[in-house]
Amino acid sequence: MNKSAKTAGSSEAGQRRRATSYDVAELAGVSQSAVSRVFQQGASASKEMRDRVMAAANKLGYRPNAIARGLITQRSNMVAVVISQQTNLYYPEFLVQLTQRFSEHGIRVLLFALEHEGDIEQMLEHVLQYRVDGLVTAAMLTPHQFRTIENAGVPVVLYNRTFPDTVANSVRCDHTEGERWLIGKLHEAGHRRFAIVTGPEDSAVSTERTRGALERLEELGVREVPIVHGDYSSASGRAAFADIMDNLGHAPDAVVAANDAMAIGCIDAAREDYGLDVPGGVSIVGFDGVGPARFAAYDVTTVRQPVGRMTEAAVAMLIDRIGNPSISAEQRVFSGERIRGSSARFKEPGDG
Amino acid sequence: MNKSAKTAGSSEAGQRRRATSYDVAELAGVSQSAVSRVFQQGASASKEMRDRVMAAANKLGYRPNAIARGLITQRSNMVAVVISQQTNLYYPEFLVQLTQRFSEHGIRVLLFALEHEGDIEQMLEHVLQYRVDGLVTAAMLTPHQFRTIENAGVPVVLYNRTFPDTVANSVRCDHTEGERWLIGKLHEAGHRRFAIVTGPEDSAVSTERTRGALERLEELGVREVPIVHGDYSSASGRAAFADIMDNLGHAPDAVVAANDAMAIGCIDAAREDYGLDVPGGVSIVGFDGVGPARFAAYDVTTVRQPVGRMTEAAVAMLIDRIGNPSISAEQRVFSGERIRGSSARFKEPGDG
DNA sequence: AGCCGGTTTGAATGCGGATGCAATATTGCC
DNA sequence: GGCAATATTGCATCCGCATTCAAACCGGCT
Repeated sequence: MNKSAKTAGSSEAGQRRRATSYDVAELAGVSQSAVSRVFQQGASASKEMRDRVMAAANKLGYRPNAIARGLITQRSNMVAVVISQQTNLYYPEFLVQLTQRFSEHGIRVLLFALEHEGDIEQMLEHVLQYRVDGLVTAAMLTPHQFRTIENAGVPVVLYNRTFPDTVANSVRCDHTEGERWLIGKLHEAGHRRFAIVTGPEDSAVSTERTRGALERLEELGVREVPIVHGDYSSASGRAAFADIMDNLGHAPDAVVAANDAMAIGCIDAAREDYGLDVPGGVSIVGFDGVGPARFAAYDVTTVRQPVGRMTEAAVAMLIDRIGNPSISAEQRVFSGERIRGSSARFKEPGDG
Repeated sequence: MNKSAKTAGSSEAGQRRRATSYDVAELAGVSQSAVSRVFQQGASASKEMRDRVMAAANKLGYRPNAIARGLITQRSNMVAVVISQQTNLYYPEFLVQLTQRFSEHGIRVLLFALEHEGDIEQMLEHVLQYRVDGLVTAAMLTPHQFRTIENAGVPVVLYNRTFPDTVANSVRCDHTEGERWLIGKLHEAGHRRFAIVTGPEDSAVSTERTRGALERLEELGVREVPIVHGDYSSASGRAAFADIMDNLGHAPDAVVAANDAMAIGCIDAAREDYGLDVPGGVSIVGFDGVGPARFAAYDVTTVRQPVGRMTEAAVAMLIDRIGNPSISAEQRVFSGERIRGSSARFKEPGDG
């Protein structure tokens, strides 16, 4: 009643102090606690109270202050997501999916992006100051850093990272298995002279893939495999292929790149710079199954990470741990999807 | 000295309540205010005080609580960044750069990722509840939503988006100009029969590009240009090219795709599905200058958005507005970098 | 010794909302 | 109608830190 006198509140004044629950309470003629309860899940409030409060709240443009709420409830409803530059460049779906999935649970993502995987130290301090409820990291942290975070009461989920001697929650793709399959198939199809293009040295993922490949090669009796370093970019893959040619003096039977981007670079180099047919003259395989790997001009033979299932698992796992911090750790390992492209000669379409 | 004996405080107890400034004060034998001052920038504290407090803080593993600090200072030191799925898929550098640049100013990014550009409404509520200091959006909002946010005292910077009749801060690439250049060059080189592949209908960027292309074609007297809809993916580009062939019954002289991914799809279609040479049989141009556009197999003729300068501008602009909310709006428009790839026949290397 | 300007320090208060507890209102039931 | 059981509501307090104001302190100088 008498609404015209009070309307001034909401829309017009841009600069005025934001309305608080006290303002709403006063306008609605109730207590601040009542306002608080109306804006909560399982709180008791009569329909009439609810209506009066909501009316006042709308009139004032009131919104509960998540910061204040976080202070009193000890739950910020934010999780930190730590990625390196690489992560978002090569798996852009990762961040978006993670954010959307957390969002469905009412959880926001506070993003931390590292130039290199090693830069975590300063970042860590900020992560902890924000009292996030949890942390997902797709960048490497030291066991010491990991313990620092968990000791601060923040559950951590490692994404495609693991520790040798520390119990931690993790979600990862089985890179070793994937590389072993690729090598096995190449060998089976008659390839004998291999070359490997690795990723950045500080990349845990690259290390794991390269190790997997080398182990399998060793088992198959293939020795003296030249290893060239790249940085995950296609340009570095192209340069790496040139290095290999220089090293060997001739084309290898197969090049195993630590990711698809470099595999694409290798294919470009083979065709453009050395006039080699792919896979006729040389077979080239990658890893990841990213979008560009499926462009018709490349159609890279690779192993695809099931990013969708992995982000889903990471989110579920972190939410579980937030709800019950004392449950024991779990590791979830996903096999990659084997993609027989046309950048490598394989024996036949039958399974192996 | 005696390091083993004292380590107990911080590292071991995982579950204990986090240390507060009062805990530190008590241990150091000083007041809480003193602790607060030691952890601030321009606060006065003697060296001795500083040392005592820091010693106690380290012993307890104390870290100032950013949430509580935000409540009292009315500054959360967080900005919201709103993106659509597309944004991160096609410009993964955008988010990383933005985050890193804000980080240099002590500002964290709270990420909101939309499935589609239209889904802002619910999100908005959350953005405002978190009392972010500012907002950068690479997704479209309605003028009404924009005003809601600014009325709540949150400065907004639009990224590659604009409003017809609302004064707003924005950073964008001049898509119109870029498309006009591409069309002009194609026409100059003798292309007459054009086809256009647009992006998703809810993409403001795609609309602007298509409009720019059509305007220039109109000026050049080219009419009846078939327009096919894509969704920014390379697969949709490939399908779109087939549609064009069906429509026309023959190959156009040039296909103008609203982004590089679709241009790549078109190139695949032309070569693989129709045996056409690119650019011999058909010229294909894109937009964005993304990484894959430079793969040797495509080498797309395109206009590159200067993402680095644009994110820098967006960050600087938002920080200015946060520091001084009353300064008037500014629009920064960047020209794209013109990239003469080899996917289109252009007249000659000279400038135009 | 006494006084002054300047620097440190501490006590008290508030930011905005959640919650335990007690007071009150409502309902059900005999 | 009266009383117990239940649902609502308000009061007071607390979350952790920044900040104002006044008190304490310090060195220099007359």
